[in-house]
Amino acid sequence: MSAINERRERERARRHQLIVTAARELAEVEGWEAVTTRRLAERVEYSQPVLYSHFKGKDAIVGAVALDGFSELAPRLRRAREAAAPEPGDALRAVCLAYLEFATERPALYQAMFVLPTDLKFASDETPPPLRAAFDEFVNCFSPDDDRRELFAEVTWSALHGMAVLSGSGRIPPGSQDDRLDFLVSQIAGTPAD
Amino acid sequence: MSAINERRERERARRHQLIVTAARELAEVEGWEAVTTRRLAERVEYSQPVLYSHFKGKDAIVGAVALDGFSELAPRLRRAREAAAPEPGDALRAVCLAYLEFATERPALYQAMFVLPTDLKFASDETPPPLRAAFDEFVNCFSPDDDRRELFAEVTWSALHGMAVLSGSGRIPPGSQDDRLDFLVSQIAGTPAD
DNA sequence: ACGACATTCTAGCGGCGCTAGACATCCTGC
DNA sequence: GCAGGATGTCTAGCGCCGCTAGAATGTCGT
Repeated sequence: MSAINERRERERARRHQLIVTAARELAEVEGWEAVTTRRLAERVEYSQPVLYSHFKGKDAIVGAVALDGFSELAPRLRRAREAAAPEPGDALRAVCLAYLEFATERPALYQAMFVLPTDLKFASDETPPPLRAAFDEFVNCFSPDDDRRELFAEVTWSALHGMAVLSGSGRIPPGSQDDRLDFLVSQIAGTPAD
Repeated sequence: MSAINERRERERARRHQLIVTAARELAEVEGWEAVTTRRLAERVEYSQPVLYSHFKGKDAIVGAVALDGFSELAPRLRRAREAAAPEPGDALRAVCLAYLEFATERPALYQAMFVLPTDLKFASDETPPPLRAAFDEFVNCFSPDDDRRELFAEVTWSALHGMAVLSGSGRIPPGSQDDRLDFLVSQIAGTPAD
């Protein structure tokens, strides 16, 4: 009774991850507009309704992929920050660079995390830990004494997101991203805001 | 022959604008996901295929609405900039504030301009004038002597766009937008980059 | 008045997210 | 060992989407 249900639970969790991975791969190869419930079902070799026994709807699948993405982004930012010298400017620069690299390397994943509508809760008590962890990497680039460091992190993140998404859609020239990054970091870290 | 065709042309242009306006209003009231070709056709009291005699597809309709948006945004930024004192910092602040106000006042229009996929050409030779004009308002906030002012404008715009879109989707708390704006402007205008 | 042309509509294609209800499979208690 | 009920899966289909072919309607120059 118990052992059987455990096995079932394992199989279920396995299939859950199978769906998420398939969705992510499909999105990364062909873009999110190609991720339909039919194609996804065919790819995991189950019929459509099983998707709905795991997820409330398509948005929830996108949300699960996004969560996967945060679990990848957070340690990546962390490693970048720790590898940098302890000068505050260097850490900030390293984290920002790692962020932009992530955005250009995994555009579909990035979209799921920051552009597409999902049911993920941001900036609240029920914010999933990986999500919080990624944001905290930005916060930790600023002095713990400064009680405005969350604000600084929000602005930094906003600027990076804007750069990522506007250059990704061709609204600003994708070439000069490095120059923009240099300027941004120098301005944010440059003057220790009044 | 000529007069008749002129009348036809006029009627056609009139109906073109009717479609664009209807799409915009529908989007502003119910969001873009409610803007379907069927509902739009019903609203302008024509059948679906006439939409396709004016626009190549739905993306082109969104693009036309976006262009409308730029024609509104550009003079708004311009007025804000000219109303501000000539000190560079003040102008930048005024333009940024006007931009964010536009984004929160007209979220659907803003989405069409900057988020949804359209067939508008940015940052190229065939960029429509209103689009270029809006961007130039940011450029003109910086000294004409500095040959990096385009770069500054791109970063400023990116940051604002990030703030607008992340707070609009609840990914950063929508409340502290003013504080973020203060910080951003002080950092960008504060130190005259290296 | 009428043939030629342009315009607009009806009807429908294939695909979407999602779900009801039939069907198979497996565990449990006798 | 087996009936019966719970569990899981599938087939089929609903209402909607963007888009288009071809019929029907109207309009114009001669």
